[in-house]
Amino acid sequence: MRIGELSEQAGVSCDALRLYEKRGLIQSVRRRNGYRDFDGSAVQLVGMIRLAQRLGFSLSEISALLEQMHGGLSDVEVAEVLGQKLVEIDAKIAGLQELRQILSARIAAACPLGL
Amino acid sequence: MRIGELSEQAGVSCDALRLYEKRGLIQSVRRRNGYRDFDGSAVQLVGMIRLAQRLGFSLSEISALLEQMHGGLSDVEVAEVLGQKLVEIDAKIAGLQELRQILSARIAAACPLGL
DNA sequence: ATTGACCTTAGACCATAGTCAAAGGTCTAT
DNA sequence: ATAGACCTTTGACTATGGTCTAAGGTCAAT
Repeated sequence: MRIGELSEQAGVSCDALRLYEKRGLIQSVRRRNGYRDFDGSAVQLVGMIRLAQRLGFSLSEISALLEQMHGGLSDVEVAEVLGQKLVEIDAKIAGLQELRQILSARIAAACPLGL
Repeated sequence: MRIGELSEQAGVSCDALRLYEKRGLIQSVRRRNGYRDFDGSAVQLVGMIRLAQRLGFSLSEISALLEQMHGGLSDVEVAEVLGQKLVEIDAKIAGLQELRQILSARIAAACPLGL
């Protein structure tokens, strides 16, 4: 599919998609006229990129993760890389729960900011 | 305390602290010589700012939250504002858990990226 | 063959969250 | 009174993750 169709289906601007490609997060082949041609699976891939991004992962982090997965790693190695990401995610969840604790404790207190 | 001491105790650069003050996240009074003078409680406040920041809240979001809390709101209103933040945090936690699910499912699968 | 939708590139521009450097004032100790 | 540490401001610069514009090529339909 052309970039406009991917843009519409993934809910991401063409400019953003070109940026993702430049950063190596997604790939396309070129038609004879120079137009990008994306695989149907790109829709899901872009969706995953957006999810990770919303959750605080930078394009570089996402790119590194995808590259490692593409780079001919064995299943075991890929599992390790992903496992590392899981640890990071768990740390983030723990941090948010900590912040949640702090805020919810301050809701209970008389002086919310504690100042 | 002067900015250098706060910087050291909070583990944040002086430049960053001046930026936080400019954005209204922290306050100081000025000494006769023009130096900023921070309250001891600023250390904890800056710590809280950094925690929230690491977890994906922008300075504007944090600033808005703090301003609302400072703005003479009743305890009930402050509790509402904070409750709203808790909802956002819970959404973030849920998102991370979703991403965690996706990745951990792909670890189990033969082709991790599903491409 | 020309209109309109779609694509290409490059480069300017924006906000965020800083860092760094210049030029200068202040305070303390010798 | 002068060195050194500390403070002030302003403005330039960085990276990230885009958006927007300009100038131009492509394609399908009329």
